[in-house]
Amino acid sequence: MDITKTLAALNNPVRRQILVWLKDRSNFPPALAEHADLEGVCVAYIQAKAALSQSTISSYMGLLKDAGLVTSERHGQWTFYARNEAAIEAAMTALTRELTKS
Amino acid sequence: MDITKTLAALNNPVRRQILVWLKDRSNFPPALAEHADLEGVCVAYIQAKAALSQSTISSYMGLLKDAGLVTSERHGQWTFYARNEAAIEAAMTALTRELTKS
DNA sequence: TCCATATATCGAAATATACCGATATACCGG
DNA sequence: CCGGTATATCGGTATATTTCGATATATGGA
Repeated sequence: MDITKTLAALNNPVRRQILVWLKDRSNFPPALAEHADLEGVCVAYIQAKAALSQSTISSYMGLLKDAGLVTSERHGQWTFYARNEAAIEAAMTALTRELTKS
Repeated sequence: MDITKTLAALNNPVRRQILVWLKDRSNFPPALAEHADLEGVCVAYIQAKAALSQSTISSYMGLLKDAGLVTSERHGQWTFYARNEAAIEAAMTALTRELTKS
């Protein structure tokens, strides 16, 4: 867990917003029937919600994944991104430990 | 408390290190006798420890102050910077609340 | 195999950040 | 008021980030 990479990934309002949106699947359109049992949200749905270009969102998700804050799973042509809850909590804990006195 | 400003200020390893150093006054040379009762550390001491130019450290401290993470007090020709513990804790709490699910 | 769809990667332009040295400002002691 | 010291601000260069459109890659279906 690289605190530098984590902070760089979080230092952008859209990337933070995406993490927040991903807390609740209902922030996105319903999954296709064949994806009903899968975790995560495909890039196209995230892109539509964020209203940035496809390439931008793809690279944003790459940054978040590189920082460990999300996981990705490919299913067919789709890549599904989901929050990595444990990693997000660990990052917050580490940052708090480093920066607070108590 | 502006989370965007806070993350921008924290998104630099030297600025984070300064916050950590400021946890413990003994990370710096002893204060001058006439400053013994003052809180905080002067820019010159921080600069020496960080080994970056005076202008860089001055502007770094300005960023940290702008984000509310440190306070500054001028005494004579010196500016003393100290951690703003409450603000640092509040920032960590806010970030954790925003980003974690629990 | 060929096409359409979903995503990733590339290359570029605009903007922001990391630093620096030089200079300005503020303050102190004489 | 003057020189010296501490800090702040300015202007610049190098590098990184944001964001795009174009293109490449992967996959699934006719």
